[in-house]
Amino acid sequence: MSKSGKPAAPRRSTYRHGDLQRALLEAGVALAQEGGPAAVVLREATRRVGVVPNAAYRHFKGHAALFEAVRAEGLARLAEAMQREMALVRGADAASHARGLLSAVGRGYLGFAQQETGLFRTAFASGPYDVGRAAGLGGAAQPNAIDAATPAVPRATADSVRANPFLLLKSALDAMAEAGVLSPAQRAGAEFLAWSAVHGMAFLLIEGPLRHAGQAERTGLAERLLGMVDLGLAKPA
Amino acid sequence: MSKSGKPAAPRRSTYRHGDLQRALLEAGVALAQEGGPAAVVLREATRRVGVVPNAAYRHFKGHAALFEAVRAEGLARLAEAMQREMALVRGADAASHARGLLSAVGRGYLGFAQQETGLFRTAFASGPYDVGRAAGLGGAAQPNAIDAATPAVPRATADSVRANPFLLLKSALDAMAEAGVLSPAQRAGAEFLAWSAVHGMAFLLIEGPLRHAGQAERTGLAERLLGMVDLGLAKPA
DNA sequence: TGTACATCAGTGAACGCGCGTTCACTGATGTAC
DNA sequence: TGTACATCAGTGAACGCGCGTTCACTGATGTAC
Repeated sequence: MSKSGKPAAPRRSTYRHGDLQRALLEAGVALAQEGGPAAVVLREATRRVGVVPNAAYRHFKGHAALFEAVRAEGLARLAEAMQREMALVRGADAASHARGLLSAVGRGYLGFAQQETGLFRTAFASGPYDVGRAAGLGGAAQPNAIDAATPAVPRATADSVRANPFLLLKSALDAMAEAGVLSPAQRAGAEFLAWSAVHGMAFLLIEGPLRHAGQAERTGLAERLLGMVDLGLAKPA
Repeated sequence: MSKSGKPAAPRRSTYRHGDLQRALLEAGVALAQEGGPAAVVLREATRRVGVVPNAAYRHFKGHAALFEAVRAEGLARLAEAMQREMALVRGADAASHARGLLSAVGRGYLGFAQQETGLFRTAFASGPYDVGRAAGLGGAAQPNAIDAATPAVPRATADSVRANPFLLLKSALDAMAEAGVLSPAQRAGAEFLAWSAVHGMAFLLIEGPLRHAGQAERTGLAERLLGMVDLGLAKPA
């Protein structure tokens, strides 16, 4: 990973950086994109930003806090990819629209996993970085982080509230239930069934036996998987 | 991670160890069971066996070789868990028996993931295995879990040929096709659909939002997932 | 408008850590005679 | 049966590595007067 012997660091003209916190986060995201969770290295992030390693401690409590921020960013971008697919859905009636939404959720998830593999893997990484796992998904509060949870890193762009992948999945299933596609019993816990199928295929595509598959095979299998979920969820109880 | 200050190492009475290779592999497996892939540390394995670190190099080319041996062992044990479930299947006719086999494959997979979490995670680990070793040390191509199924370290025990999880899955699907449950078109690539669903649920159960779920909820969702696959695979083309 | 001053973001130097890996060695073991 | 010897599994010591993290500092910036 970019073994900057010495000169790589871009020099600042000003003493103060301006927005080091954001710059470090973006460097961390870039590292995650390039090399996955293990590549999110505090020292390397500061190196890229052109700052001394301990400067990071003015903005993050430590490596874990930086890592959490990167993960949150990855999760938010995943949600955005899902929303983009959901916006494309057209349905003749409420039922088919709702079913289209669920497929769109899965399509967005799988597309992001393939186009942003490193960030995707970081978002769902486990291991030493176990603290505050799946903060936006499981509902567990994340400790740590000098700069708290929600307002930690404000978006430069307009939307201050970013979407949550799990909630998008839930909304699609709720629409299906509302349209009568799923009975209440079928609706209950369905997020875990749908999520399982899609997440597992992401794994197969990224690091499993499908990692060398061609584009046609990938999309073909993905659509079949989404079909399997669509059909299998409405299984006659 | 067992920080043996000094005295923990069990002393040998003999100069030669006897079967250091096997002992190191078993220590590696124990480490994987306790702490997942990142815990498979060459020095710690030698420490546990009571041998000096570089002694490992008589039996393994390096850390990566030891890690691969541990992964192969994990994969073999996963296959054994699947076989145990498959042996329990009884079916009125060929079709229901074949469908039972597929569910058994999934059940064995999910059971192993939950009972042998560390080993399971190690078997399917990707990327740089250790955060400490980080991204910079990459270099060599990363072997894959499934197609590296040929054991680098031969079994000392009787059964020299151990089962392969992927082949067990295929055999169940083949039985379904033979029994007419799946059309040839439905059979093609079905292993990836079934595997996706089951692997994804393993993730949810291990490190995802279901990691704190109770036993009843776990088995309930697992069975619903297997039902979804059973129904969804035979989707009318 | 100019000046004194407090703030605190970034610096410079240094740690300890455990890791994987290398080298030259040594001495228990099995084998050849 | 005893003895010489080659083998090679395990030793002992040492590396360099990059990491996260700490400490005391410094000097550009914004503010109060």
